Amino acid sequence: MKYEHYNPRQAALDAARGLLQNAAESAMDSGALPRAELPAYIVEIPADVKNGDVACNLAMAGARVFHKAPRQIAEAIVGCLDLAGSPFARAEIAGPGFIKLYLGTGWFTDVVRAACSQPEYGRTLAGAGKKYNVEFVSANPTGPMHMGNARGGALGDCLAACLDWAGYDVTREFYINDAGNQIQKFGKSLAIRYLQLFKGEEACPLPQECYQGADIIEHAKNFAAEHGDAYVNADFEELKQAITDYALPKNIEGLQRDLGKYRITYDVWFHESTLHESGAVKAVVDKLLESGACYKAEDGAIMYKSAQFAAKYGVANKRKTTDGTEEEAKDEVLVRANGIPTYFAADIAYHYNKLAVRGFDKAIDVWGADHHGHVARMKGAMDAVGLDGERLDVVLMQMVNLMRDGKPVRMSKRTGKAITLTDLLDEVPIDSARFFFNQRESTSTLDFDLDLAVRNDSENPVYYVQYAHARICSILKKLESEGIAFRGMEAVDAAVLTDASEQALIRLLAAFPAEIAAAAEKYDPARITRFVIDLASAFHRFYNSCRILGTEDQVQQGRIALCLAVRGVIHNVLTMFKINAPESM
RNA sequence: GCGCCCGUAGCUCAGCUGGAUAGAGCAACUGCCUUCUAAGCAGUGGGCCGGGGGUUCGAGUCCCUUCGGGCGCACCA
Repeated sequence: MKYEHYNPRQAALDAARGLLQNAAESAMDSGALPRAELPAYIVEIPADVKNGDVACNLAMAGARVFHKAPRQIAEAIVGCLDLAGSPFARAEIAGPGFIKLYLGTGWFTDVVRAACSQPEYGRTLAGAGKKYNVEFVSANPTGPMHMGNARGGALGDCLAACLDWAGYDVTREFYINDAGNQIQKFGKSLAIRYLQLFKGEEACPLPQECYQGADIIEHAKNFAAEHGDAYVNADFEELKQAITDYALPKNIEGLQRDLGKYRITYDVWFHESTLHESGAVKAVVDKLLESGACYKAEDGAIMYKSAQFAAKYGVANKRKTTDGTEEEAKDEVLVRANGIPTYFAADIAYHYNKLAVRGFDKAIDVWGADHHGHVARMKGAMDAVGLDGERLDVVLMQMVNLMRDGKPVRMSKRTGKAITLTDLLDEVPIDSARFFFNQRESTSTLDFDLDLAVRNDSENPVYYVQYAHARICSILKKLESEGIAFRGMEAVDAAVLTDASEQALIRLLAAFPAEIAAAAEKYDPARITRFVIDLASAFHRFYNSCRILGTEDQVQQGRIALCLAVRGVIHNVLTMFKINAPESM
């Protein structure tokens, strides 16, 4: 297939770089330029079309090595440019010495032909052969999911989609924290709520540190309905175990169900408990003891010299105390004196499992920004166990502010009024939620406008994009009913698509594969959201200035191809992000 | 005190490894439907890019510093 995995924007940039380099070499061969090593220079697509389709700063960057004025250098290079057989039609020099290259119509024709004929236009092989694991949400199974999980879900799932489209072999994974402290706390909370049903609240008060939520009471009631008072006089640990075994799977199923509703399905649900049961946690701690990264403290706890490994990832291994003196960073506990490993120990074993046991080239974790303090030591720990910490990438995601009437809706876990993922999805359409959470880069806090998310008009960007899709479907139906057929990509010649709106549309279409590749590389699916808004906007503009019905045949064929291409790209983006692409609205 | 993120138009935000006159949406005002979806489009106004230094042909972008906001600095996860 001629256009499979075609990336026209990248192709143009690569071609330009090659041409300019050759031209500079021949300029030096001919003596037009003195012999020198080429400086670092950029080849880019200028924001403004007036500045060329591709622009290069080689002449300016080379002023020093060539000992010449930038414009003279540019003239020498342009004089040696051989554009024959390239996507470019002509070159110009502008401003202080920019070399501008203009694409020929052949390239535009290629773009339209590729985009209208390839069902998966946008897919590239940028990441071919690489196995990536994307772990996201990984909410504690002890309670409902919050807004951070909602954002993390949309972000992680769409990031995984971008990676997939960029050619990576992607595994979506959820890490279930079904062991350790919080499960103990969960069991204790449940057990006390159960006992309260028989003995009254006064007799067994729920400690402050326990989970206070209504869901815990609900589980206790259901457990009591099944088992009656059988456990009232049982050993507390036995009760805890029984009621945990009863409630935990229900909570995990609940997570799966809620995330499923949110259109997220995972390839792997990884249980933390398996790491403890298989001895993987112990093994990794032993490994660290052997290498000397860990040691036994006097009280019997196993300590890890975190700072010396984390330093490489930007954590100071000394800290100033209040009196201004420096002290060494504290070592961290991996196994408590009572023999119970900390979460950190399990987490090291877990990431060791991803990178070493399962052999992922990269483990990408999506975390809330409140966990950022954990990043450097986690990466450092990968070095400490003999892996490369650079193979673990953490996407830190800033907080979400829910906004209503322009004011933040406060969420408070303590008051039990925290807005959960399911609350959100009861209020706003899933299409909106998934779209809105991917409108901002993960590094920015996100204001989620609840009023906007439920609106059924063009101010809501999801509707704006979906409307463009529906509009195109409607146009195509109309054409069909008029007996006008598209004769296939061979009928497309971009030379007749001369309107500014057509040119702009083609440029955007050309950028799509590179945008996905960039989203994958930068772990930033939000740029695809912005891209598809721009594309929808460019289409509406085209629609308003160019008619399809009643135009000359060649132009008409080209415009139909544009419609098909835009419909395809919008469809691909929405489908990637699991948002509906309606055919009529 | 230390660390991470943010600061760009009235509001919400783009601005790619430094590039040419800093962009979009919303809000305000003015236009465009007997013709393919007006849930759309076009136009107008609106900016010491938080402040101050520095690096260079060139800084919203890089470095230093300072101010403001958010989030962390546990034998919690």
